[in-house]
Amino acid sequence: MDNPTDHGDEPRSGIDRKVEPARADTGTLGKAIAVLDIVASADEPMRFTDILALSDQPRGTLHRQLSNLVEEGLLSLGRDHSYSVGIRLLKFAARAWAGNQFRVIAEPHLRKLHDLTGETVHLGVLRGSEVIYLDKVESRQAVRMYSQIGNASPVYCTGVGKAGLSALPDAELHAVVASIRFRRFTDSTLVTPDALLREIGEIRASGNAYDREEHEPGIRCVAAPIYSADRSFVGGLSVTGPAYRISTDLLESWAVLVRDAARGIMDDMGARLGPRT
Amino acid sequence: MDNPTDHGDEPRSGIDRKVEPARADTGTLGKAIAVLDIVASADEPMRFTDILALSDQPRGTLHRQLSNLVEEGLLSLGRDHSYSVGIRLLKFAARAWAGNQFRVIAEPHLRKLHDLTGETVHLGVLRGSEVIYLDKVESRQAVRMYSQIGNASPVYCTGVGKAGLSALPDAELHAVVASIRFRRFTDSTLVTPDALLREIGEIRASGNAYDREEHEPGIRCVAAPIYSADRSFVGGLSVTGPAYRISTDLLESWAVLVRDAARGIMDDMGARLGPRT
DNA sequence: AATTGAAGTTCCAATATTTGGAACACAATT
DNA sequence: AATTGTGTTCCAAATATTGGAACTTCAATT
Repeated sequence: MDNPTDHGDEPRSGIDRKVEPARADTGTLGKAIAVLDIVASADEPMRFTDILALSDQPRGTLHRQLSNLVEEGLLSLGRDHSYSVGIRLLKFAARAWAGNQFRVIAEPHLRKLHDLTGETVHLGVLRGSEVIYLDKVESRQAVRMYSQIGNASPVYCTGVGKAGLSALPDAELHAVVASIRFRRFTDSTLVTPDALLREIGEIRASGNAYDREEHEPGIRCVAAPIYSADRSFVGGLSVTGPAYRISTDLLESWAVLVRDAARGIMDDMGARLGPRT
Repeated sequence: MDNPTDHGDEPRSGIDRKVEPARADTGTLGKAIAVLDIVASADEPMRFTDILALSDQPRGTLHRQLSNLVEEGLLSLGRDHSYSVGIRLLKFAARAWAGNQFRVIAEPHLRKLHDLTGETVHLGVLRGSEVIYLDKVESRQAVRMYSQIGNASPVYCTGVGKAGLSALPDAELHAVVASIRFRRFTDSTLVTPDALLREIGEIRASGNAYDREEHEPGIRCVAAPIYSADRSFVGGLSVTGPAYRISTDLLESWAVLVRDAARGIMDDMGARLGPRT
C-alpha cells in the first residue's frame, strides 16, 4: 500500500539516489506524471520542499510542473501551500471505471460468485508489480467501497496478484518478479523470488491461487486468473474471507467455482471483444 | 471550461487564430491532458482518427501524445486500436478520494443528515461550471456507488451546484454563469443567465437551494452551500428524493437540517484546517 | 489473389518549450 | 533588526516538441 508505481530500476550504478526513468521515454508528460505520483503516493498533503526532496528536479522546474498540474486540476494547492491530488482525477476515474469493458463484463459473474459463496468477491488487474482492484461485491456495504476500488496491492501476496502472475508468459513473469521489492506483511508472506516462482508453478498446474494470510493476518482467499488470448490483458478474481469462518477445506471447495467464474468471464470477453464487428 | 487567467500579450493581432479555449498556459502537459479529456469525455472507446478529428493537432503530434499517455498508463490501447481511459487513473483517484480532507470531515455530517431524513445525501464541489460529486450516503447501496461519485453534473440545474454558485463572489459568479452553455433537461430547467442569477439571489437570502425536478423529472432536492472563509473552496450538500414521496412542504422542512449540516462541516473545517499547526 | 484506399505509424529538420542556476520575495523565528 | 526556511520569478542555454511527408498495415473490394 505504499510502493509507488515505479518499477524498473538501474541494475548497477552502486548509488541508488534517484528512482525514476528506466521507463520508455515519455518526455515532459512523464516527468509531470512522476510528480503527480509522488504526491499521490504520500499519505498526507505535501509541501513544496517535501516534493523537491523526492523528485530530483531543480526548484524552478519543479515549481513550474506543480503550477501546471494545479492549473490543470490534477493537483490542488491548499492555502497553506500543501499539494494534494485534485478532484479532476475523480472525474477521469469515474469514466475509466464506468467504461471499463472488462469490469462491465465481469460484474454479473462476480455477483453470482458472491451469491454462491456468501463472501466478498474481488476483481483486479495486474499493473507492473501491483494489482489494482477494479470491483468488489460484498454483503455488508456498510464499509465504504471506495476504500478498495482503485487501491493497489502487491502482486506477490494477494490471490488476485498471484493468479495474474501465473497467466503471464515466462519472460514477462520473470521481469515482473525481478522488479518486486519483497516485504514481509505476515509470517506467511512469500519473500523470495524462488518461493514465489515455485508457487506460480503450482498455480499454473491447479488453476487456482491462494492467499493463506500472506497479506493480512486472519484473511484468506482463493483466486483464479483471467486473461485475454494474447495476454495483453491479465487479471484475476477472488473470494475472500476471515480465517475463523473459512476453513482451508471450505476455501478449497470454492476453487472450482472461482475457476468457473473466471472461465465465464473469459468466454464473454471472447464473445464481445473477440469478433468485433 | 475554466476562466482564463490573463496571459496578456499580443494586444491586437487582427487575425483570429483558431486555437483554444484560452486557458492559462500549461504547455505540453496541458495539450496531453486535453487529449486525455477527449477520450474520457467519449462514451465509448475512440479510434485514432476519431480523436484526430476532435483535437486540432497534426497526426504525428497526436500520435506521440497518445503513445506517451498509453505508456504512462493514463490511457489504454486495445488490440483493435481503440483508446480508453487507463486504470492508473483509478489509483490516483482512490488517493484523491481517501485523502480529501473535505470529504473526510463531511462524512459524519452526511450520515447524520441521512439518519434524520432517510433520504439520499450528496456532497459535491464546484469545478468550473460543473459539480463533481465527492460522496453519497443512501439507504440501499444496491445501486453501485461509483455510478455517482466522481461524476460531473451541470451547476445550473442541481441543488449542490446552485448552492455552490450562491457562495461565489459576484465577479466569479458572473464569470461562471457567462461560461455556461444551458441545456434544457426538463420543463423546469432554468435556461437563461437571468433566471439563474435571480434564483441565486433568493438562495443567498434564504441559505438554501432547491432542485425542483430541474435535472431529472421526478427528482427533487434541497441543498446548502459549504465554503471556506476565503472562497478558495466552494461546494455544497443536498438531500435528494423522488417527488412522489417528498412533498414540497417536507422538502422545505428539511432546509434547516441541511443548513445545520453545512454549518457543522464548515465549523469542523475551520477547526481542523484553520489553525493548522 | 490482387488492388485499392483508409487507418495507423515513423522520420527528422525547424521551432517552441523546458530547463536550471541564481536572484528575489515573503513569513516566521531568534 | 537580522536570520533562516520556504516559496516564487527570471532568462539564456539546452532540449523536447512539432508537423509535413513518406512509409506500413490491414481490410474491403474488384
